[in-house]
Amino acid sequence: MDVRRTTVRDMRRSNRSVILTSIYRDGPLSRYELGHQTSLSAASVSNLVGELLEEGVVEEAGSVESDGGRPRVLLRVSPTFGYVVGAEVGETRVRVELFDLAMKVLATVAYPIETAELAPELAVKYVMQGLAEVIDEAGISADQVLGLGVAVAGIVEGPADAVVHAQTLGWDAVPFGAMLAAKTDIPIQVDNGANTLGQAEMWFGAGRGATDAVVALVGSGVGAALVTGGSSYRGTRSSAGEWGHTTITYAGRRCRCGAEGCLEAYVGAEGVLERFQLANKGIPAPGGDEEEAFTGLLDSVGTSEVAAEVVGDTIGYLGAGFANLVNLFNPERIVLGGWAGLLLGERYLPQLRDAVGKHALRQPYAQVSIELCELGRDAVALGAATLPILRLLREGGANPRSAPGLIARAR
Amino acid sequence: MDVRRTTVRDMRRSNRSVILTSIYRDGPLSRYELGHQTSLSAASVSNLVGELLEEGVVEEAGSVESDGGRPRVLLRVSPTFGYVVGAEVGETRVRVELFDLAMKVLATVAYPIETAELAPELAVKYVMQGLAEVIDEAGISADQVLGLGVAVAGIVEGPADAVVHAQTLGWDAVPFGAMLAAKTDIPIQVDNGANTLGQAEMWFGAGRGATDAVVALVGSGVGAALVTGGSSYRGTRSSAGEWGHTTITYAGRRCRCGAEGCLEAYVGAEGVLERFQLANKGIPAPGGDEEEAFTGLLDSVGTSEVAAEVVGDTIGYLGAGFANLVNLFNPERIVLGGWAGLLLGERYLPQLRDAVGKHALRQPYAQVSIELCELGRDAVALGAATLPILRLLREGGANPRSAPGLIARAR
DNA sequence: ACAGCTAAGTTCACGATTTGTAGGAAGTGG
DNA sequence: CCACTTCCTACAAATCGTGAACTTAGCTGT
Repeated sequence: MDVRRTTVRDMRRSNRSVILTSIYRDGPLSRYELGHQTSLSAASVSNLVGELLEEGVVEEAGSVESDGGRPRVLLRVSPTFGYVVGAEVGETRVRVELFDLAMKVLATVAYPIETAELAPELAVKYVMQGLAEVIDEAGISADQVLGLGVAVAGIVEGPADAVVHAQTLGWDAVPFGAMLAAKTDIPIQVDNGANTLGQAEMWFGAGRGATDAVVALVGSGVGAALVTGGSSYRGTRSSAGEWGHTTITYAGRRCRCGAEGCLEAYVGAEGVLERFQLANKGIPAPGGDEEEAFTGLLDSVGTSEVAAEVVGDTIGYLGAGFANLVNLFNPERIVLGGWAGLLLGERYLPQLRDAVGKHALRQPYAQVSIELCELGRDAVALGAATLPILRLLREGGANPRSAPGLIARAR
Repeated sequence: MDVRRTTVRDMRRSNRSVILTSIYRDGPLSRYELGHQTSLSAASVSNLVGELLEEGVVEEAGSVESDGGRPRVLLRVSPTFGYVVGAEVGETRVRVELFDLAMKVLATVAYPIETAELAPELAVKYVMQGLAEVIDEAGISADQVLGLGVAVAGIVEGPADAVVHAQTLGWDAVPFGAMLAAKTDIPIQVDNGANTLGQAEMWFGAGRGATDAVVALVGSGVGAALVTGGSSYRGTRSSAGEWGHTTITYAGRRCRCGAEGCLEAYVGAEGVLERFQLANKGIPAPGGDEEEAFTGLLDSVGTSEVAAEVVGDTIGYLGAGFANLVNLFNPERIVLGGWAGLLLGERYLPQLRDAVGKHALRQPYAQVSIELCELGRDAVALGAATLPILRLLREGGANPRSAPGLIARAR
């Protein structure tokens, strides 16, 4: 249970946050509408908005007539009040993007990774170099960058030092956050890539409007981002959401994590292709890379009985995995993404929904809607960039650079 | 995202809540210690405590000397400020207990249920009758009862009208909360029995001190209470936690919920006994009722190879089920309870821990501790009685009966 | 017995904050 | 130019936490 006092300052920050969040989320709003939406008095809205206007976080955006009275002045978060940078550190590339506060991309750089494993120092170098380049390309000053969000393909422990464990990158307990923070003054936030993609979908994609949701990602591996009560759930040490390694068949197929019967071993693209090869007398699905082979497999369902069976089973397994989420979490929405998930979902969403219904309890199943991700895979960096924005909104628009005291006190 | 203003009154209520919660949770405390713990100024502590003292929620409890200075006056929540009633509506009985605020049992009544199904009207009658009886037996007035918490063996939808779906009772969409509220002025809170037992363990049992935990209950059926960030997680429509009906073996044993391969079908007492009978050439485990048979099965592990195998498998399945929780939630603690769970846990806790380790990812597994419930099954009613107490603490000690305005405004 | 000391608890003025109210501002219609 | 509607703001009142000064209560040593 939280034991934290509230002071009169917290109150003002909280109300600033409420106003700013409303403006950001619900587009241009007049002061009048703000009052209704936040249940703050008109006087307070006026006072708080005045402050936000003066600081430049919020700006006027035209006006709208009102049945013969004084027209309402619309307010919006000033897109150029500051900028945010999102970085994606993946197995095959490091991507860095710079956005304004309206989430318009102003600059992008990407560095392909040729080596099998990405040394942490090299990753730091790429991210910092990318940061400098996008700032330069966008023609802004570094002072205007409110924060840098970094998405990593691995478990990220605690927001404090952001220790990263990433099997696929060969990282074990790398203090990635601290390493980045040593190189720049810009506030850093590190998170798991699945979480940032989930965050992006929740804000701008198929998760809009939901407060309890799961974004399930199926690619070569399988993961999920849990959203509870409107914000992402991280567990004790922020490694929650390892849905891919939950047991779906006791003593089943061996998984690369070492355990047996993990969901990932059945519905991850790698696992599906292996299962196909097994059922197909050892002959693998044709195709240059995994993605090509997987697409080919799906396309051959009409002609190959083996393919049809394997894909049908995959939908069944995925449905059971979804049902587990439904029964455990009782979410209002599940969003399916990841490249393999999208390929499957585009073709078999109705079947998938049926499969979930077969495994889930009636009550929670009736309350969940199952949808597909609307944003592409590039949304990982977008989601990472929302981290500093979320902080800005939570803090009620205090510029973390010019008023570091507020942030420091916040956590 | 929450859009809710904060007023100066919310601030005071919040601070009252912080103080009261501290006093309740951390035993008798002096004003001085309270200041340190809540980071409130001494002046505010004095002010707030004065108010709480005057209202009678808090009382002085002796003093302790302090190295030659003025002794500290200890404060505690007055056990007799009010009373709370917890009721358990189960398949075999309706139990009603009355507690003071120190959670001392002052009166208990129980009504055995002979019929196969308990009609909702009858349940209401039993609960109300029990309420009247415990009040009478304890010799207090009905005005002094702060609230009535009711635990039901089924899914409880939303705290508003508390619609209950309970397969085992034969209830479908019964507005149980509204039915109870129609009969009394005492504030009513209805929740799932697994949740209330979990709540009891979190406050007074093996869950003390944890903020992210799961209380797993294994009896004839299987359920779980999820605790995230210190308070119980309920999902969109409060049916979260149906761990027993997550798939652990795809296309496996049929479960009574209609699906196949549910965890409950493997580790629930009923499922275990069925599995034994199947492995034992159709000969069931001896014993009058389920509990006797289950205990007998466990006791025969040393002599019967079949029993050893079935029980060993059970531990394996349970371990995988726990691992799923560990991977998905990253909790800091898992508490095993339920009568069958305790029987298993007393004998095989180390083996269970190993089984979890085999199925869980290294990181989250290293951060979780697996323990046994410390309270008996009667704790269901105890946990139900904590619901009104939790509300009292959240509201900062406003008596919901004498100052209904505060509660009404609170939600 | 009495002053001196120490630590706990209280009082009070102050600044920060929201709110209701009254009034000003910015349009439309006649 | 005036009435009217609607949106926005200035001002006094009320509430609350805080810091500093002050009071209270027990102990210690002489």
